[in-house]
Amino acid sequence: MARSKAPNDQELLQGTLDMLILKTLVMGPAHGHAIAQVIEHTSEEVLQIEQGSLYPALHRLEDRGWLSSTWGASENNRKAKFYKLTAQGKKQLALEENRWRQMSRAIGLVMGEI
Amino acid sequence: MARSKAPNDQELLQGTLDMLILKTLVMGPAHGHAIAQVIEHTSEEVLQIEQGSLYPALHRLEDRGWLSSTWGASENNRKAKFYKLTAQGKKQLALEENRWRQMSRAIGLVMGEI
DNA sequence: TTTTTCCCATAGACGTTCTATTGGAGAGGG
DNA sequence: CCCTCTCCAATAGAACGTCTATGGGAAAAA
Repeated sequence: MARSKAPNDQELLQGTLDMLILKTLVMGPAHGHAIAQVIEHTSEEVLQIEQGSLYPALHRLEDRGWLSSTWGASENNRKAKFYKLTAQGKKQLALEENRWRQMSRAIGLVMGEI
Repeated sequence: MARSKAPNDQELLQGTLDMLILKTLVMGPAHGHAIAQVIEHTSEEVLQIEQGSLYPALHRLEDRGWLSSTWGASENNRKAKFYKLTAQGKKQLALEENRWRQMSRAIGLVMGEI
């Protein structure tokens, strides 16, 4: 009998959120809520970024030096923390893009999507 | 200062191993060691399947009813457990293929690989 | 004033992968 | 025959990222 749960359809591919956030910030600084909306929108609502994933990821990226942050006001005049890509963050994004390309191609080979 | 570790370059994209195993078994039954080798080879050695990931995954898939197993002898006359895709496993593979396609396309959209 | 929307944040659970280790048994060299 | 190498399976424990659930403040809208 089939026990336990099959993987959730809505879940992100673990390890890709950091890359998506970094990529979004190439366009310029943004606050967390806006970053999530941009990702959701440009992925045609396929990717859903939960707040419980978003904020830990932002803090993690800042801890690692890929992002810097400053408090400011959002477009709606709300208090918001704006994140900006650092020089190290740009390097990291390049690394993660390469890794993504390599990995998705490798998986494509196995899956016969040549 | 950058603390903690950046993601390991060699790590699999979490959640894709099950799909890769199921896909490999479409060609016919195989034992664990051979499954890993097929995946590594067809991915041009990009994907590396650690034993500590492989066997838990196989047991997980069998628990869920996607695989069935029988003991036999390998090509090298070693004792080996052969895994076979079940009917449910084929359905699950189709689901995971769809999910992979949807997710990788969505990520591609965000990453500007249109 | 009350309610809604925006924005940030954390705790705890969960699942998958990793590193490290154990172990058995056939193959092959000496 | 003995020793080593390779093949094949398995598990424990740690690490990590994501999820669900929850709380809260403050501006806007009703």
